[in-house]
Amino acid sequence: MVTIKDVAQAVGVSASTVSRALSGSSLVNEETKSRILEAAQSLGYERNELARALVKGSSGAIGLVVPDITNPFFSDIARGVSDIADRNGYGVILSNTDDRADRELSYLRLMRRKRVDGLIVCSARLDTPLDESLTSAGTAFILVSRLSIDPDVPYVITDDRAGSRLAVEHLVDLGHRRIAFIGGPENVQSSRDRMDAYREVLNEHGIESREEWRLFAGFTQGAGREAGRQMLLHESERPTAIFAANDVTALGVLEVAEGLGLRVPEDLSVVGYDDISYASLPRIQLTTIAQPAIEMGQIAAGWLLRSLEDEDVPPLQRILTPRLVVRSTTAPAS
Amino acid sequence: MVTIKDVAQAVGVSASTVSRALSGSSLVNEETKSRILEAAQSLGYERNELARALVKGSSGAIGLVVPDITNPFFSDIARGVSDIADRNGYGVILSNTDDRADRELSYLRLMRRKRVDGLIVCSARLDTPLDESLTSAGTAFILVSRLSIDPDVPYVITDDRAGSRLAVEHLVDLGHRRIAFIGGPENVQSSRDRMDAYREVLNEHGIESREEWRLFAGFTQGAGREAGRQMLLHESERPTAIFAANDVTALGVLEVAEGLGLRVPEDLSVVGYDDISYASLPRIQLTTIAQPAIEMGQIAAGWLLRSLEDEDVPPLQRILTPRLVVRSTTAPAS
DNA sequence: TTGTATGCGTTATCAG
DNA sequence: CTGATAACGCATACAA
Repeated sequence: MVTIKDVAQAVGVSASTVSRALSGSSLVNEETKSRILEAAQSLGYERNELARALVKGSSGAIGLVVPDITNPFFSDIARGVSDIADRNGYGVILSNTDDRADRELSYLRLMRRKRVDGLIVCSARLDTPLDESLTSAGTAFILVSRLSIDPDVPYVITDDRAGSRLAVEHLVDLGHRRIAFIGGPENVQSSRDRMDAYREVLNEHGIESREEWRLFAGFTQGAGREAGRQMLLHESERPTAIFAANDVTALGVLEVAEGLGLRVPEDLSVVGYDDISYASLPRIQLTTIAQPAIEMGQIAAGWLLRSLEDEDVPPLQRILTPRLVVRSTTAPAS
Repeated sequence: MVTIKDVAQAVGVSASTVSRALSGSSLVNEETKSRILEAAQSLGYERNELARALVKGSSGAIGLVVPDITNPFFSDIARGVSDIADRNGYGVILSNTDDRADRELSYLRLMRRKRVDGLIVCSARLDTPLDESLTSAGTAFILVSRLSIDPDVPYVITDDRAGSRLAVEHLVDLGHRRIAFIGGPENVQSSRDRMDAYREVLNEHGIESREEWRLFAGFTQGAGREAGRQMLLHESERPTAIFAANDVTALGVLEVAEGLGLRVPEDLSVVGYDDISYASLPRIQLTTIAQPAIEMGQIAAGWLLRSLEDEDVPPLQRILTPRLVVRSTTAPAS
């Protein structure tokens, strides 16, 4: 690899002058500057960001921690983050935790060892010392779509309680009384909030909230199938509507429902959450609660980068408003 | 940040001893080693990988270049890559090119400046000096699901011609004679291969290959809608089957078809490519050509990492066999 | 077994 | 405007 020294030698100046020229310093003779640039070009010089990072104390990279990049909601967030990061010359280091505390911790440590300038975390859990491990580390960070116990951390979320209420009220409005809820992981704040709001709405309407119709499962399609099967198996005990904490999960429910010969929405109404792009396909037409995932990624990355440049940007705590999108998987209770 | 020196001072040894102890060198007294480890622990020492990278000449990161992480095919690949990389302590730096040559080039340069140890590229184009920019750089790399002009580069692909043949022959077997093809970007090898094989099969069966039924579009849902609309608009000139170069595109086709009041598969058969997880949803049931995306990512990452450790692993040129998955979007021509 | 000195490629400080 | 020189944090060759 050709270094700054090689360029210096080629041009016949000192390394410092080359460094200055290359970083566009104004205090360097225009003519020598152009000679340096030219030489750098023809020698194929590429600045070693590692060395630069070492002395500048900033790596020019941010870490992105998601449960599973395969989930469209998170790949959308990743896309948003990546767009902003790229535009500002930052690299994005990706890692998947599968919502496992141990992996989350170990990746966070890896990121810190790599001296990422900032962290975007979409997989914060409640039962894990994430907060301390983040906050104490002195690395800038922001949570996306997750909350932590600590109320002071920056985040970008949508109002999960409001979103959940929207979904359940929609179902109630349609005349459903046997409404089930399949949540994500229990140790995730958004899961709990959606669960709480679900129970709250049922309560407000004097609707019985049966324990078998209330499950913390997970954010995967498999979890949806599993939980869905469990709830739909016994005909007499079957709910007429299922609210799944996540579109992917809802798709799993759709799958078992279909397998059990149930028609959606005639026999079963299904509501999802996220409004991933596949939810709007004509064949799917999933009623769901929309979250602007790409935008959330952009907002988070935007704030993070700004707070890296600027010492004193106030911590961002942005709560976006979710939106009910009624499509064809919900219908009046029969 | 606490450095190796701080630990050294705390324990009362030299920095080099700490360095040795921390990297598990055997030539250091067991007792001092444990004292060092303990001190490092309690001081919250985290090795600065940047500094380490600088001296070792290896950053412990690999770059992953995809057209769009939002496309399930690529997020699957990313997942496979990430799994292997993480397991080996490597970081994954992600970037999205949207299949644009300029972005591809600039990200590749960014990666090189960041001194990634290796590169996994899923967005190689034919009309761009990527190959040179890669090969000449001396950074190890491997192409996934893309080919380049240079026959000697390492890659993991599936046999695109074979896959395309599978799809078109399936359609022909069903009695279709008016078969259209919507390809990906024209400057991508896999696009061309699929197009070629499509024409080849039609030829072999003496089926007319109309120009209006042959389009290079793109790998996005929007491209599918656009191209699909164009082909389906005029009733008299309508194909009875469309083979889309990609599931996402096929979903777009499904969307316009539905919008135009066409029933699939009664009025129109549709075949996709990739077998993304949403293709198997009961509501979708897309007939498609399966590629093992996660596995491809794993294979590529596995080889890349091996070739980083080991100087002389032979270049991998792995061609996986695609598989026809018949579901419900194809039916005999009426 | 440990310490000293040196270098990885940059940037920054301080003279000139 | 330019050039030494000293860091940045770590690893290692060489001494001790």
